[in-house]
Amino acid sequence: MRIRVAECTVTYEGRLNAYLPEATRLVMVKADGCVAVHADGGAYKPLNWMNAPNQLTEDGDRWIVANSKGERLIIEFGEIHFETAIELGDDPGLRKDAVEAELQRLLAERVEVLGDGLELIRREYPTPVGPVDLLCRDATGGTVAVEIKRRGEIDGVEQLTRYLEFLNRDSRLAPVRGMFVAQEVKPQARTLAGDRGIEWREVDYDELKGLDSAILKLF
Amino acid sequence: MRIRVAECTVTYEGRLNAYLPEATRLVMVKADGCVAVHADGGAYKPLNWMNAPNQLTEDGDRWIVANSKGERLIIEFGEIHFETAIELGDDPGLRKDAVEAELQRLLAERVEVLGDGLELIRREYPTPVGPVDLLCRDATGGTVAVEIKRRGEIDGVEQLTRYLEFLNRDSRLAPVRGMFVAQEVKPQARTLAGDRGIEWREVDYDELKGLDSAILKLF
DNA sequence: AGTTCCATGTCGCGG
DNA sequence: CCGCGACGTGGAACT
Repeated sequence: MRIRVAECTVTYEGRLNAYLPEATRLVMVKADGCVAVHADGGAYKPLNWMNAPNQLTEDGDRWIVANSKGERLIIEFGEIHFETAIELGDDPGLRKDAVEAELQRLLAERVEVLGDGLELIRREYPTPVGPVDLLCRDATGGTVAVEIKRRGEIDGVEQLTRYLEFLNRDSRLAPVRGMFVAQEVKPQARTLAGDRGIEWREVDYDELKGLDSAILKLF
Repeated sequence: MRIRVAECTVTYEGRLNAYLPEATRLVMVKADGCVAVHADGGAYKPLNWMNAPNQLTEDGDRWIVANSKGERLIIEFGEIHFETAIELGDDPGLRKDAVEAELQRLLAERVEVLGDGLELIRREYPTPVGPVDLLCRDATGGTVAVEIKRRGEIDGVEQLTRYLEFLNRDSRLAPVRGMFVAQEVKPQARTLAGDRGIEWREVDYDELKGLDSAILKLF
């Protein structure tokens, strides 16, 4: 990564035309070639930028960043206050535990919304191919494996199928039926689940959250 | 603006939960308090961030950035490779040219539509508080500062007023009168302009464009 | 590659 | 403060 703090004007010609009058700004060039011009405020979004892939041409105190779509970013530098270049290396990347984990928590506390008389055995019940989100017992004493997704797609059904295969080898649990739960279950996933004898169900996140906070207020 | 390049892990708890394993990253703190954690790739978007307004608490090698909505960003630093802080000052801001710049270009080529005998001195005439869209000379030798907006609102009049204040200190130009030009000048802006002795005028973009292409066809 | 949908979207306007 | 729409939306997943 290369960083330069300098007086500059910037012209962008592309999807629109834009111009930045002379001022002190930070120009960041990342290893992938993308260029961003930052002011000292205004959230994380740069004033102007050019995403990778692009071609950066340095012509004295003028940089021209162009891409194949004909967009151009032209930076004209005045006084340079500071400059450095540092190798950061690869980033392991962001791990998001978004709504899915929260959904799981909410449902674990209220498994009865998934079916009358359902009781939680445990969350993240381990199998050789990964943990099942929720393992429950139903009113008839049968076992229910619940897979929870934010958006229910085909691979989620496949995942649950693999869990069921292993869980059903355990004589203390078998027969285990599956339940596929998501905010939205896509048509293909519905079909596949039906075909595999797996029940699917859509849940409303906000409604569950409301239930949750209503309970919190009561006690 | 403060910049730190360092080993760090980052945790975000808010609209979702997210975690960044240890790696070398750039942490940028802008004058308005917003914090952004950048990797050396992935376009201009940071891996993690917290917008202003927020509260940054430094506790040794741990920074906690919290806002009033209960979102938290926790950065734990390891080795610090580099750090600096630089004052960038205010930014005049981006001038977008979807319509406004096109209007400016069209009017610059036909300033006489703004007044008989008007002649362009130059576009983007610089002042200490930003560039004036058009600086012109009128039939009597007086100077006219033109501010062009797509939609003429009160802040545009304020802007032009600031320009006039500085331009009138220049004895080679003074007295400079102002002209506020837009496709539509809002009532409040009309009133304020009148009060400040600033002439306002509405122009028809399509008509100007028609004039422009008509001229192009003639020659 | 084109298309559709999500996002800690961000940002600006209008009420 | 909140809803609504535009964005150089960017980015991922799917056809």
